[in-house]
Amino acid sequence: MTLYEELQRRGLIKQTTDEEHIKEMINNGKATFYVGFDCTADSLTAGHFMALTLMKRLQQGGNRPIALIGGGTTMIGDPSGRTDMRKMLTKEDIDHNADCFKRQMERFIEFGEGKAMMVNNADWLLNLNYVELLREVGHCFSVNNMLRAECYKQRMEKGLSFLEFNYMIMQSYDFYYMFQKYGCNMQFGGDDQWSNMLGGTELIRRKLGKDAHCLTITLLTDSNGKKMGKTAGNAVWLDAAKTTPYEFFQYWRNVGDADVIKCMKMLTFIPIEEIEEMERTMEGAELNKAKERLAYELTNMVHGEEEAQKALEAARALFTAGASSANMPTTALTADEIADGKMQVADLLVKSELAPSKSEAKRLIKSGSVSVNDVKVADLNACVSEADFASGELILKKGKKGFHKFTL
RNA sequence: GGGCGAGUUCCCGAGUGGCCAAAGGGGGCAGACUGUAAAUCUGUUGUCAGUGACUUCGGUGGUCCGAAUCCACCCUCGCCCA
Repeated sequence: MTLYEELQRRGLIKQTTDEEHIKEMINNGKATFYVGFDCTADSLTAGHFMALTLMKRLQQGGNRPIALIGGGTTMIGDPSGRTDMRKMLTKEDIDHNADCFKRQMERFIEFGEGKAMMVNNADWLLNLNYVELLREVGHCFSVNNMLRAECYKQRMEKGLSFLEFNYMIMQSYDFYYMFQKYGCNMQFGGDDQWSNMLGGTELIRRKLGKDAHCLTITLLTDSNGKKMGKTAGNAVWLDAAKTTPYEFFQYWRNVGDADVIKCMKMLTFIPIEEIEEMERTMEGAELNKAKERLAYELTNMVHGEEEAQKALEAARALFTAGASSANMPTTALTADEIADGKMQVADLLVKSELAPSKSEAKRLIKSGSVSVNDVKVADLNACVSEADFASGELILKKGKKGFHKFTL
């Protein structure tokens, strides 16, 4: 099976500029390709993860990846797929985010001499001279065409500022620049990037008379068509400080039946034959096994084997046997916090972050979903005392999935 | 630069002087049903205290016993004209 075939079987490929050519290049390890990452936050997300795995797959096939950190493009803000303008980030924030990205990427991709390289477009974009740039590349872009581009179209209703309108030009310039400087002949990215990417190939053709290519990855959506990698509007982060390994594990453990196989194919390195076998044989509740595998594999890749194992055990203990508290999130209380020998359960909920506010905590108690040491809490003002720590710890439970351990 | 219109709670979107912490929907959370899934049904969804107080409707000032609602100025955005 060739690399390209594998990508196809995994459902990763959405659009290409020239399928035959791309096949030939990547199957033979001849591609130097880049994927761009705009640093809009201080951690990569599950959404970026798929692009990283793609880079890894290609690198394993002998191709040379360039990870482009968007220190320059983030100053503009990509309007693609957005209905509102992004918040403008300061230079300091962007630099900080770029550093965070860099550190996270190094876990997945091998960088170094003869391997992958990492560059930052701030290095060339920020020094551009406006008039020079206009004269150099401006004539290669048709405003008429740009306005027709899918990524801007959706913004025509709500409005699009000139700042954002230039994003495509910046991204195109990146490709043009790296084509010349690094021999980068392909660009990969999410499908929402298609028009931006084409801008680059067009620019290269017009300016240099050469062909460059791009390929987009299918966006990872669930069976309802919603983008995956988000919970309640918040991203699933790769940074353990922002999304704990356990939460990360749980996110994948809880994907819908209809989505497990797809996620496995697109995100993991489990051999495609094995996944296809699961697809044929598993159904109904059996898929739970696949979900556990998926969650384990991904947590392993992102947080390492030890954390993956801990998350797996914690989840099993919590959901199958009684509450085994070994790997539960834990907060240590000091003796004076229960100074009068008592502390409200509602306060514990807030302290453990199981509830965002005390009002919310009380609502939860009222709805009967809170328990302490497996005893349901009925009274709004119920308190715990030292006696509840008889075994050295106290287990607070919210609903079916929220657990927190307190120690004295 | 001129004319018109808009800015509401996590999101969309009602509300045009007191009955507004603010309809409805989405999303979230919890309950039932289950398989830590989906679908469905139910409850809940500003904060802090529990028969109440406080903060919120772009911003700042003002009118009024009382303002999301009226006035002034400002900011942001959209549409039309230039």
